Amino acid sequence: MNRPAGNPKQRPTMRQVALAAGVSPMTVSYVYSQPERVSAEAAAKVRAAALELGYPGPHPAARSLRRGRAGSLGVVLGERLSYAFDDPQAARFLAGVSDVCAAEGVGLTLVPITGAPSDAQRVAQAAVDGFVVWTTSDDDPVLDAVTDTGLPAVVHAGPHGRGMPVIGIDDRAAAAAIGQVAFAGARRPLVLGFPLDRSRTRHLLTGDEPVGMKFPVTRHRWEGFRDAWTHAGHPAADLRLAVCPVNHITEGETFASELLEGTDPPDAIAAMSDELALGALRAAARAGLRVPDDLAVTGWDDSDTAAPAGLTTLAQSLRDQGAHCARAALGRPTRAAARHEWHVVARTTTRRPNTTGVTDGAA
Amino acid sequence: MNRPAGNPKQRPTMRQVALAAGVSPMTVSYVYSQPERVSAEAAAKVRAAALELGYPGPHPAARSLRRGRAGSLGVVLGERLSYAFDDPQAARFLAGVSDVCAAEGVGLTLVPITGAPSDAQRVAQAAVDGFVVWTTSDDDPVLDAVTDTGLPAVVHAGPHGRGMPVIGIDDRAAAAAIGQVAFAGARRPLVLGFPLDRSRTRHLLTGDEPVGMKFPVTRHRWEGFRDAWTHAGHPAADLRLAVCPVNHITEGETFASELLEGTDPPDAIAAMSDELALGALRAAARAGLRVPDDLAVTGWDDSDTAAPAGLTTLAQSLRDQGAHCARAALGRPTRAAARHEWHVVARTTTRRPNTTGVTDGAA
DNA sequence: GCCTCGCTGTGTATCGATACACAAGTAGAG
DNA sequence: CTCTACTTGTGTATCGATACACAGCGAGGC
Repeated sequence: MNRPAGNPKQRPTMRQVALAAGVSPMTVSYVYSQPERVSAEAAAKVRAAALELGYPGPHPAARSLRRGRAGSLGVVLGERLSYAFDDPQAARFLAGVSDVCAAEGVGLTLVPITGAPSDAQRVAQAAVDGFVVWTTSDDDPVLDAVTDTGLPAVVHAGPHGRGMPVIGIDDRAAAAAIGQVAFAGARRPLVLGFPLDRSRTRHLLTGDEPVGMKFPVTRHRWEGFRDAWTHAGHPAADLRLAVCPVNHITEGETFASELLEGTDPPDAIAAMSDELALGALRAAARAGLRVPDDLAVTGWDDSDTAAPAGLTTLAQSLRDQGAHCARAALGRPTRAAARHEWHVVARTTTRRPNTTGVTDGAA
Repeated sequence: MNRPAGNPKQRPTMRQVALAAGVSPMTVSYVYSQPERVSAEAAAKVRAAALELGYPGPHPAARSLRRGRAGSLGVVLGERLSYAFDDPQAARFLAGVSDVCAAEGVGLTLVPITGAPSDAQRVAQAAVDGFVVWTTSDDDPVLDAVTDTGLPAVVHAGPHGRGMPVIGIDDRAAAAAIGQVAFAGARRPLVLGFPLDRSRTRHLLTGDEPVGMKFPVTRHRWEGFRDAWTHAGHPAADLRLAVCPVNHITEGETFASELLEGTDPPDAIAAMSDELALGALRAAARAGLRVPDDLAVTGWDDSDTAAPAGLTTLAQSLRDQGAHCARAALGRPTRAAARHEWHVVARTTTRRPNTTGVTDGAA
């Protein structure tokens, strides 16, 4: 606004402001960092000079360098960056993270991940004070890049190991609980699930096949669903897992349709997300099946779309978990337990609603 | 991982790596910034030493300071930070921004806005190379804070002025176009709109009342809707504007219900968002009204929920606009026009669908 | 009247890295 | 054999700000 003519886009330095105000640079510095440290008179002179010169305040990089703090929290998503804004669950989680950032007055830096080897460099070069890593695969190289920075870091929902605290729910126990509801009275159950690894290929597996699952979330939920089925006295081989490469409603619809219209169609579908579950409901409607009589369906996350659809689902507060992760990554004390609560919300897409409508869990 | 015992959390410096590798610091610097500038032999020594010491690469703040670039793009949302993740339209826009950031290898820093005076400081202290400002009010003080940084900046959808380019659609023309569809055959039209200013108070106005609207988006759309009504030969006083403080479906439902159940109920509702429009549809269902016969409804943005609801709406690509804003704020050349395209998508909630189903606009 | 304390302003020494210019060594042209 | 051109390694001088220690000064206690 009031930048002096001659150097139109040049940002003035603190020294220049000091010179114009007739004080030392340190006084200017204190005006910005510890206003109570300087006299009102001196502060006024400095502020006037700053306004005159159009000084926007201390240079962020210089301040960061000298102070040793960046003033921002890094968030790493294992996927393309825009994923965060496409996936409503990731968005919820980020809302929790951003709540904390706003309260603490720190920025929120999303580290762009593309899948290329350069991702590690991006992590290393991020000007942040800590990292929150959104759930990813066991072998994701950015995890090493994060630990190598030496900055405080937390992982949401796994993988474990590498010395980083993991914050989330007990996915296996939760899956066992909702699996019990989903599979009640079923003879041919199906799990509609997330990818096994970062290759994101389509699969159809049975419960007795040993298979390497690199995504801990997928693995834990699958184990939980299998627990639910086998603990009811059924053979693991009867349980199938349909792996959807992408967490999207159409993906769930397509895969579910295929199976429902094939020989040996499922009569119960437990999905790892509400999106996939809603796809299954669409497929059921298309196939003319009655829900829950012909087909029981459960989702996961209790998103906004679940209630209107009457979807039985597993509720967890991703927003709280995001907030918790942020606080932890910023080194703030937190009283929350690493294992968050969850509960089964029984609605109308399953055969035997829990008597109370709710099954809870925590750790 | 391989950090030497003794200084467990201390990040090694480039000088230390140089010492360990038996080369000069400059050589180490070149290994990271211009690998082709050093011999393979020297590079190998440096990489080995870096691995040994657990050197994560150049310190971001130091690098930024010296190079004069931060390597990140700042995004300012006029609201609380978590707003971005609650509002699906903001999320779409951010997805476009993040696409560009990922492609350009720069981070995406969300500047936390709380409404407090300290917001200006946060903007000034953000370590970024440019700003994208999500549409806000004319008198939002963060706009001045952004211009004061002297960094390249663009505003999405207004306000104009302050020397920052504005990227978006012609809201007034677009509103006039969809208003024509919404109000066709109507006698008592209503606009369901956004807040007038940052105070976010509830209002009910008529088209002949002069009123100060601080949000340019609200103002332009309202003017466009009024154009549609008056150009059809009706008196402005017959058009009403119901101001919803928050862009949420329940907000639209509540206000619409109130009016539909009152005396002089509207027979056409043009909403400034799909969320508000869906609220109006719910209110209509509750009131037992037939859509579009008893009540025509239009939305804005063509969000994912619009098509299933058969909602006539105004489509624009916020994702493209976000990408465009990001490129502009990073100083990248762009061939896109500042005025983006829009079109009316006529579905079943309006009385006279456009013959082609589509009305286009750009500038 | 002296001494201690609190308030303010100011030098000094970095924080960690990189742009730039220069020097040394090597290779190829004539 | 000399000269130019290219490769590759190395000092030097910052980038802009702040932690820290110290100095000057008026006030208050005994």
